[in-house]
Amino acid sequence: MARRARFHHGDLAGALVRAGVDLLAEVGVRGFSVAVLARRLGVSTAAPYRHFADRDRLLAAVVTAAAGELAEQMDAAAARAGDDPVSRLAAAGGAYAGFLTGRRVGLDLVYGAELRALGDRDLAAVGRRIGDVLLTPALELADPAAAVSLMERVVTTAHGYGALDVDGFLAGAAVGGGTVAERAEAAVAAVVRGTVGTPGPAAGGP
Amino acid sequence: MARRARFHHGDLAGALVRAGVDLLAEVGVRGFSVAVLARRLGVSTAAPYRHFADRDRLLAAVVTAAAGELAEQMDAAAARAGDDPVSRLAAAGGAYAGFLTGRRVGLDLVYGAELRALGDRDLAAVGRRIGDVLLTPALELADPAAAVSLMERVVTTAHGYGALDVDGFLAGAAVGGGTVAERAEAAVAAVVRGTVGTPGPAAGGP
DNA sequence: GTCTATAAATAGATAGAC
DNA sequence: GTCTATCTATTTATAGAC
Repeated sequence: MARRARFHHGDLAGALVRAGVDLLAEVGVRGFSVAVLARRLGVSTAAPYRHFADRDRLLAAVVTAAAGELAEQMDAAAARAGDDPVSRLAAAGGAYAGFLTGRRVGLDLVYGAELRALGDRDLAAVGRRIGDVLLTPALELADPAAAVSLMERVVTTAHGYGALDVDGFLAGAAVGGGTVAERAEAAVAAVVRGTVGTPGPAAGGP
Repeated sequence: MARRARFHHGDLAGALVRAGVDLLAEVGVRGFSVAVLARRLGVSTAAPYRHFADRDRLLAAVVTAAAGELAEQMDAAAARAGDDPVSRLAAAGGAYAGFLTGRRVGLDLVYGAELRALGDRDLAAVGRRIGDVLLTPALELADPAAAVSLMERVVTTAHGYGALDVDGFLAGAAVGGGTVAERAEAAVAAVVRGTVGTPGPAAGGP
């Protein structure tokens, strides 16, 4: 023991992905670097290239892993929200915003130009999984064509909350009280109501 | 004439800002580089440092200029939308999303950590200007506390459309038909309606 | 599987000449 | 005001030793 951790336990690939998810959460894509990651794990900067062809392949694996967690969290949030499709969409949107805030991974990375060119199947699959979490409740509220448009509104609203929070815009302002994820959830509920024509809690007829 | 454009007309600072806005629109903050900018203008990579202390000061000037255009376009769009505050908010949001798509400058950059540390007054001022465009119509729809929350929903929704479009997510999908800016405008109208309780065009009524 | 060493780019920034 | 030259720091990626 005390082997110095210099040559790795045989799963450097896995360790790179796990540490990569953390690094990405801390510094964002902009600061994501193979060299930094290697240093953190105490291996040489050359070692990662035994497991990933280049920086983008490694990044794709990291994003795929993180986006998988995102899909799970959205799914879990939707499930907790019960049967009402509006609540399910709102909960999933809140989870999306919260995840983006904390982990800095969202559909921007999953579908972004940087990784799309790779044609990674797993990455594409996880992107679809995220969409499916929203599609199911959306289809309970609208016909297929309108459901896609509704999904778009849900995801853009949630993404806007998460993205602007990452960049510090929503930071100090506890605007309506509540966390960013909670405010995002409420905003998604509002956009869904405004889309399908359901009166909101603040108004609507007797 | 044919002076080679080697030593500049006396307004390298201005030229750097103008060309910087274009560069930023093309490559985003990630690719924004003083060296590239200098090369584009045909000056040495050292020349910009006679006018700006460092990369971030130059970037701040570029973002300030672009955000000024953004505020103008939002203001103009709101003015064209007439008197209805919902329409004004929606138009301003659509303009925001369109600008973000085309120029890659939004509140993420204006309030982002990268530039906030500089404490640039002009940048802060233009940020407030953008907020004011939305605050005025929001105050016609809600009391001050709720108006701030409404603004937050408007800007996050618009930002989400612009940001995901920049990253290619909304690219091919002419979901409901119409441009991203038009879809953002409709989504903002929906979130406003869902927030203030006005029934949407698809429902409500007798 | 990992390391050392190194190549090749690129960027930010400074010193001093003109 | 701008240029040439240079320094420093970083990164991605490869070659070959162990």
